[in-house]
Amino acid sequence: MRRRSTLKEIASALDLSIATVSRSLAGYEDISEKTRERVQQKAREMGYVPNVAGRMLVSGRSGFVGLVLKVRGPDFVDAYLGATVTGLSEALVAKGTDLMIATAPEGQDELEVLQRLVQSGRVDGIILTRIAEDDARIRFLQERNLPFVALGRTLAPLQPHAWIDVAGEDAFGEAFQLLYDLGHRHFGLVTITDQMTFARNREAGLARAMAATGDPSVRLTSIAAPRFDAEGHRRGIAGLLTGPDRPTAVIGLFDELALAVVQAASHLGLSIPDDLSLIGFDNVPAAAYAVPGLTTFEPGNRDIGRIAAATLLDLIEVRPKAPPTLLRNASLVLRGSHGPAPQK
Amino acid sequence: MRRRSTLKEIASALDLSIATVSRSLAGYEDISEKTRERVQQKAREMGYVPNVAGRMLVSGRSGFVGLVLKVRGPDFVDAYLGATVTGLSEALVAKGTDLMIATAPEGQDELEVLQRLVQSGRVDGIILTRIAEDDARIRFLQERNLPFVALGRTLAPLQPHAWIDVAGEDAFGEAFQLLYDLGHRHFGLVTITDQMTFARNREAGLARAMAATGDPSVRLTSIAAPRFDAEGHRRGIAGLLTGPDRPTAVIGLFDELALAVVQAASHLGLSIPDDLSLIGFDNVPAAAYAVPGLTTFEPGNRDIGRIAAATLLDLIEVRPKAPPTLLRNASLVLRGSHGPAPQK
DNA sequence: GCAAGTTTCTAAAACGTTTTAAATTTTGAT
DNA sequence: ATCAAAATTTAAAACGTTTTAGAAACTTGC
Repeated sequence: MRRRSTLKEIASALDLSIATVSRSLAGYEDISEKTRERVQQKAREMGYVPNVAGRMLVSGRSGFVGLVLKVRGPDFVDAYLGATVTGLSEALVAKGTDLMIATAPEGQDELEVLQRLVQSGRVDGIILTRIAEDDARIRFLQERNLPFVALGRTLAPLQPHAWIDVAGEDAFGEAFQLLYDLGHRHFGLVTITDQMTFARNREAGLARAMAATGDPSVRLTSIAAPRFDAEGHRRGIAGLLTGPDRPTAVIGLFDELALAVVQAASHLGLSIPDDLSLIGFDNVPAAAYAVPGLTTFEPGNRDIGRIAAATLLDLIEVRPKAPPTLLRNASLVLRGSHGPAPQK
Repeated sequence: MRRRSTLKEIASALDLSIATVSRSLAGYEDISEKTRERVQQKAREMGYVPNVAGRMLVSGRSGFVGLVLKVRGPDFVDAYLGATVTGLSEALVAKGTDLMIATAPEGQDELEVLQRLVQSGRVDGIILTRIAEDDARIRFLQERNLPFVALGRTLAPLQPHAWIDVAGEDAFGEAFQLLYDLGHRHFGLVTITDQMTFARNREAGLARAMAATGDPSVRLTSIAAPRFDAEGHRRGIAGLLTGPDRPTAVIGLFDELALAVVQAASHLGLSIPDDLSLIGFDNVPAAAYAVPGLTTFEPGNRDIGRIAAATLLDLIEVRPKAPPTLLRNASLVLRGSHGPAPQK
């Protein structure tokens, strides 16, 4: 095995001091052109790669940005995160920083993994996803004063911090309006019981849009189960779709739930969109595969990832007093799962 | 911000030497019970967390196992990798090692990212996925003598190394037999042109099983396109399924391709399984959602991840001369997408 | 030929840890 | 008490880097 070479080795090979070698490679001005060339040439030749540990020790910087992901079975990275991570990675690597994803297995608390990651000093900043209504991770990071960007908003009053989010409230308002204009009056919502901000925001947007019509014939039936309780959702959806007084239009909090509705409808012999209109959120790949294609919202997570990366690097560099925030709009992707309300 | 405490601070707080503190925390035998207690108590109190950089510098170990993932859009981690990463993460974290996932964005060469990761000394070992027929990454790691486990086999003759794989050849043989016994004689295969070992293995298994029947009426029509050329596959599948002489049973190299067949069949008005039987591989979540459910193989990737983690940790610890290898069987998951061959 | 200024280089300290070899303290036997 | 042995503690070096404060080597201008 070719051992890794060090500054010291380069120095003694060229009969220079370690300091000179270090500064040559760092491109300092007070090194003569000639020496700099010589050093860089030799470094290449010897395959020199700086030792991160040594560098970290003195600079206190790791050159990493961290992301903690909860892993659970095959869904460990869903489409939402996939696109986000892609964007993050692109933007970070372009700037010479690496994205490091630490994983929290099912049993393990995500906060605990985050704490380990941060306290061991392995990362210079953090990207936070899947923000809860009141998020302990944010409190922790603020206490440690480590730069971070939250992808999502909290509802609890916290110190201001950097965040980027998608305006789910507007999207759900738009979804409602689309369906209302198609004649639907009885709506179904499939949502989750978890204390996630995005759920509350989307629900609120839907409620607001409903109220704004002032139309007393508009009704909403919601069913909810915990995020990963697929069986609970299945039962809830089955209940929602059976009986004479069922909604003619259902909105899924996100595509996965909407796709569960597709499946339930198929079991029950309900045709989409003839008997039932359906709209989701996330625009996951499976939404395009579904038959008919699922009408949904594209949140632009890849862009969000890119923006978050740039924001975080800024934060690490300069630490401004007023942390940047950004609210973006999701765009409606029209496919075949929505249509006019069926005649009575 | 609460600054991080160091061994030195604990030492001076207790009026002990740094060495004693270090050894107390490491649980050495030659430290008196009393002192050890005192130190551990104080360390807890001061919220001491060892600095990785310092530790790395002297031990040469990072406490990380690395995985390089190519990211591309929302599919950055597909179901195959999702389950694998879950298993890896579970087993590693249980042993106090962290999994670090470095990302290679679309433009960037995966090998390059791997080299950076390894050469900077940030990882003690590597998990390699998506093995190519002749894999440059393996050559690189062997040259550097860094422990690694390949999830998949190469076809090129390389130095022996640790690997774990699923017997795709057997699975595809089994799929063929199942369909053959249902009366199918004209088979379709949707595969990829990429030089990936798993593709060649599965194809070979299918070919072998076909030949083993000795039945001259058995035929195979293959179509292939590059792995991520969805449009190419779409066209290929459309061609495969139109015309009077189309196969009655199609096997997808993996579920994603099989699901593309589902979609194409629906467009063409072919009923699955009445007109067309279909079998995939991977058992992705969408395979269960599909209507009808997709008959496929469960490769047990989560277990593979767990085993790979344990194997790699062993390798890092002891470096045996004969690297372990393991070939596992995938299990057939029967759903509704296969059935008897249609009558002529 | 020399002081002053400029350019180029370097010694040494620092970052936080582990470990080795040796020093110190305690214990037990006489 | 004393000494040897055992138990406990520690000084110092090492890991590889960056940076600070100077030192050394050149240029100028006279």
